[in-house]
Amino acid sequence: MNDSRRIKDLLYEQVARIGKAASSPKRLELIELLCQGEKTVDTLAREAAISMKLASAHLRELRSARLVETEKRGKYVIYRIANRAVADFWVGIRSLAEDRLVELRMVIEQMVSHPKELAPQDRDSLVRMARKGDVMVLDVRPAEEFLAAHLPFARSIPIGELKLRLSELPKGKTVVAYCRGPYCLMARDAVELLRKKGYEAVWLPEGVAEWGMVPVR
Amino acid sequence: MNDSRRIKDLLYEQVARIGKAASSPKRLELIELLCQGEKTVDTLAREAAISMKLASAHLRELRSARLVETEKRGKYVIYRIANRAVADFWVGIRSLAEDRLVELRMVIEQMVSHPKELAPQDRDSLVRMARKGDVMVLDVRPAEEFLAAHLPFARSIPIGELKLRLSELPKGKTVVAYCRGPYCLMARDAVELLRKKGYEAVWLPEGVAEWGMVPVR
DNA sequence: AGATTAGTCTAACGATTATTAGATTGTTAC
DNA sequence: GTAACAATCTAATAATCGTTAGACTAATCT
Repeated sequence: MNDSRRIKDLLYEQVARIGKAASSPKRLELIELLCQGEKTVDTLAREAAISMKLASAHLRELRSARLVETEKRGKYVIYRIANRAVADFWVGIRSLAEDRLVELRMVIEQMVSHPKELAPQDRDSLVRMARKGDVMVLDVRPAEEFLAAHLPFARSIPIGELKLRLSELPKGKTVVAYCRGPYCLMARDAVELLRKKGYEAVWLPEGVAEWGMVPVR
Repeated sequence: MNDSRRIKDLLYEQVARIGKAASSPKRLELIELLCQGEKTVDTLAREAAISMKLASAHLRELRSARLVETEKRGKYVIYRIANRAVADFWVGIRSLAEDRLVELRMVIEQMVSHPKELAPQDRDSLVRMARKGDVMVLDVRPAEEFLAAHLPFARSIPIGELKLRLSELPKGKTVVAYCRGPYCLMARDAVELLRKKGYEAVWLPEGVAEWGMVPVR
């Protein structure tokens, strides 16, 4: 084995550390959750539906690949994404997966039962309409995530409070609901509820990560 | 376990297939090689310095993640990258790794012994100078890779033939040598040789993948 | 036809990884 | 002080992965 070969092997080995971090479904889910804002271990565990021990182990892996950072605050340990590049990577690997894997596209189709309930994907015109008040952009994520970052002109009503706060919504306008991104089903469920109650609602299957508005630092 | 959870798990599981494919150093090296153009299994094995059996096993993994495609031509099986998005993913994960991992930056620094031997990274002005003939862009990869795709105005002299074909190079002009990308050391070695022989040569640590010129189909 | 070459499949080994349980360390609340 | 909580560490298990060897297929060469 010559010298160049040894150096090369070292290089690819380092890049593979990132790939390895991204090779577990739960770790990817944790990255997406952290794209919404910093969170404690047990918040992450609850939202990813795993035990705290397992969450802690996965977060340890993500930290050793330097994709997330931690800070101790009182008795809590707060995890956050290292920087914007990590969020872009998540959006990128997901889009490659959707491009290459038919199986994934099939699961997504199964998810979106009625294509008419989807918001048009043109960001500029959505922002223009929201500014003028022609539509209402509704953020149904937990309040802390809304505070960390949200889409322009969005209003916050967490999905759990939606049923009780229907009066805050305009009957005439279209409500554009969004949450953590295309793999998060809160907004989809919100749209279903709103339509049942007679509102005109569509699902925007994007979030702050897709819009490049991830909160960091 | 509820229904949404099951769907979510399926989604992240699919994306993780891409991450898993990218979690092995040798697989990443194979992807980079395939970014230079289609290749047979034993060419890939030779260039990645592994056995054909191992190459075949890794390629099988890459194919099951739908990142590469195959075609049988006579007694050879030809592998190629599925599309441009795969090359972009490789460039992307590498750049994230360089951003996040100090260890990787340290290996790279060790590689570039003399920073003066590096070409300036402004693509537009490099192309302009090459068009006017102020510099000579030299592709030192194997001839087939040059044929599959190359940087604008580049000339091909494979690294192995360089010593015998020095007369084809201009003494007065700067030679800008490139190869497969920053982790390929052929161009670096070429620059070292040329400088010893009295030529003015610099290393462009980029290739067709970085320039978005990957050959596909 | 027989020999050669390219490549895959299967099985098997050891080395990693995922996950869980149990013990442990800090921190806060009382 | 003690109790409760957040989180990690260690150890142990089962599951998966990387790698190699051996048998096998399919195409080419003579």
